[in-house]
Amino acid sequence: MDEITVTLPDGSSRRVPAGTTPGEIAAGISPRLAKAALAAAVDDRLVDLGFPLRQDARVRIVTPDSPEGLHVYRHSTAHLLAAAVTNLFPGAQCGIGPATDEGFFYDFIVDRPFVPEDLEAIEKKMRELAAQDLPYERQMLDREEAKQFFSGRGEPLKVQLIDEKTEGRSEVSCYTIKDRDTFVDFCVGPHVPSSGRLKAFTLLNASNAYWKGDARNQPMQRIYGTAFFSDKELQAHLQRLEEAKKRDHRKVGKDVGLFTFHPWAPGATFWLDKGTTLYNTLADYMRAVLFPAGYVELKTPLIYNKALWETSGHWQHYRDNMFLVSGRDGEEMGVKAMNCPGHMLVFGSEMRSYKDLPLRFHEQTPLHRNEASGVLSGLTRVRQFSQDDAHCFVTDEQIAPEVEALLRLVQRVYGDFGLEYSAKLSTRPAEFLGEIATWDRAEAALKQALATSGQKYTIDEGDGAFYGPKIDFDITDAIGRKWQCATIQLDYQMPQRFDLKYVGADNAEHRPVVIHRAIFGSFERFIALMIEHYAGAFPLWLAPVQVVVLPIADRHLDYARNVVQRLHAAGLKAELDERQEKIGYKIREAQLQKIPYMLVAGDRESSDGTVSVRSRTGGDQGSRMIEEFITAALSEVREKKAPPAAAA
RNA sequence: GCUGGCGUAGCUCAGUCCGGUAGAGCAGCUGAUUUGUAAUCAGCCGGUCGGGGGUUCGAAUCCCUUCGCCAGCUCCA
Repeated sequence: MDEITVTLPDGSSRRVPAGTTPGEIAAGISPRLAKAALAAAVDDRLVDLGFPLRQDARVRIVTPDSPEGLHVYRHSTAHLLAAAVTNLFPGAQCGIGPATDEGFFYDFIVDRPFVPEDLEAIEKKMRELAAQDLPYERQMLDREEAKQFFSGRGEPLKVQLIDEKTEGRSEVSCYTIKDRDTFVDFCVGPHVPSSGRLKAFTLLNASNAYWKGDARNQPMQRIYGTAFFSDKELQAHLQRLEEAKKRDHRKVGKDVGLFTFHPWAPGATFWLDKGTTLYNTLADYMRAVLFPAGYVELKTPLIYNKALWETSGHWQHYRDNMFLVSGRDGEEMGVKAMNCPGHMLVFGSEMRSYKDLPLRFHEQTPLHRNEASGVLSGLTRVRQFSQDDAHCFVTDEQIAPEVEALLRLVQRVYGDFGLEYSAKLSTRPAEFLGEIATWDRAEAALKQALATSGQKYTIDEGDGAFYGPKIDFDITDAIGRKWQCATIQLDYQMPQRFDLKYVGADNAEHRPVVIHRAIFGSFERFIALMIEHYAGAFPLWLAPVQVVVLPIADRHLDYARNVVQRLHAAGLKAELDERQEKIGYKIREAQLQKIPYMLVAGDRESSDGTVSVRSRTGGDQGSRMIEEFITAALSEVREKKAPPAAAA
């Protein structure tokens, strides 16, 4: 019999008969590895453990520890879901069922939407199928026969998939799970060897989706679930979801009185007093950061004549997302959805010299985007919002240093907020405007800036905007979720559309390049992130109420008022709780409002000019002189100290 | 925008399946209590059951429609 050579990841190699499978190789290495094995990578291609090796190859066994392990495992769980659904709902048609970052889903066409009881029944059936340890058998079927097979089974979507995905091939790969009803799916795999491997999974919810994600296509019912290698991991994940629910900014924002909404202004925030304070703290912080970085702040119009939007191109491409209004004499106007066109007008309003560049316009005025009703959600998707927006007008040569400065700015701001983040460079998309050479120069400049500043990043090929490449930043919050906030986008188109020029050192006219950039992204979304990151328990420098003074009895009111005055005079945001309640009650309320410091004032304190300090996180801190507390609090504000692990 | 779910007092929710004229806790108000580190006691007030239309002797409950919210789809700061 022919022998082949397989090379293992540790560099060792062994001779085995042709036709040997990765599963057998794993068993030959150790029983433990065989038990852990889920699939294999043969010359970097993922295959089943039962895949017969016909030629020399590099073989790596995929286990739960492999990067692809969880993905394969979840994909197999999705198949189990489909097997259970076809078993319980005869006539159900299957769409696609991939693994995702968080779990998996599978789309079906069924007579009626799934209800929670259905999910329970389906999950129960999945457990039965898992308990039976049914093999996942892979077969190569003749392409035409496979199409006929699926067609005969009433699975036209699978036929369509085969048509689209395997054009020109004679055989297609299918997987079978043999229960009483045999479930067959068209799928490249790989899969776990048998359903008994699937231990910890659960279905989460059902909702609607469309075939290929296109609303013009047939509606389908999607079931979401997630799976982990162990029950412990699954429980931890479910706990994270619970935790996320507890921190939901919509709930916390209501509980601590930051903002509200009204049906008559869908997607537009009513910032309450505390929310406004928090908002202003962020807005002022950003001004304080940007001013020394060479930015000037503008306030430009909210409503423009259609001519502006035609010039910028938004009228042609973005009108559906804009609020349109008519002027007194019937002229068509658009409420601004972004600041850039206005900033172009400001740039063009004067003669500009190369000596003026970089010219940096910052603006925080509100923007309106007429978002589809179905996408609105809390503060993260709204119709009215403000950005910490700015446009930097630069020369070609200034791109790299300017971007470098921006990277430092992002680093500094996120550092102040104690946020972890990652950067992503998006390059020229398939459809783009301008010259390839310009794009290449721009991308090179961005890469250079990233390298110089030591910023680690990933590359997303072809994901740039049509007008220029960009760098996006993802923040990871306290419970591991990602939020896209900051962005740095190069734009060659807008200056051209507005025919912007500056006079160069050569006394000739040149076209500036514009860098669109935001660090918070939008105040609304960033505040949502802050709320969920800190679970509403803000660090002192952000807290809308920093200190509450709690008199023990009415006779301490005068003293307490005096304390509050001194706190206010020192610039601290302080309130007085003068209700006739017991101290325990007032403390409980202050804790629930997540106020960082509670100052108790009773007989002892009023007689010796102290306050009894209680911190939200550390409890009773004993008594201190008022000035002493103020000094410590002010320095905590200055240091922007983050509280110890935010508790929900 | 599309699909599904939900909408009852300021908040959290019961009542909806099976139609008989709305209920609890918290909050608020009033009174008593003057209180030492996460809920003092008592009383009271509070709802065109999201809006509109229909079926019915009778609708929170059934039907239609509309608005909003939620989960997704698509889109995005």
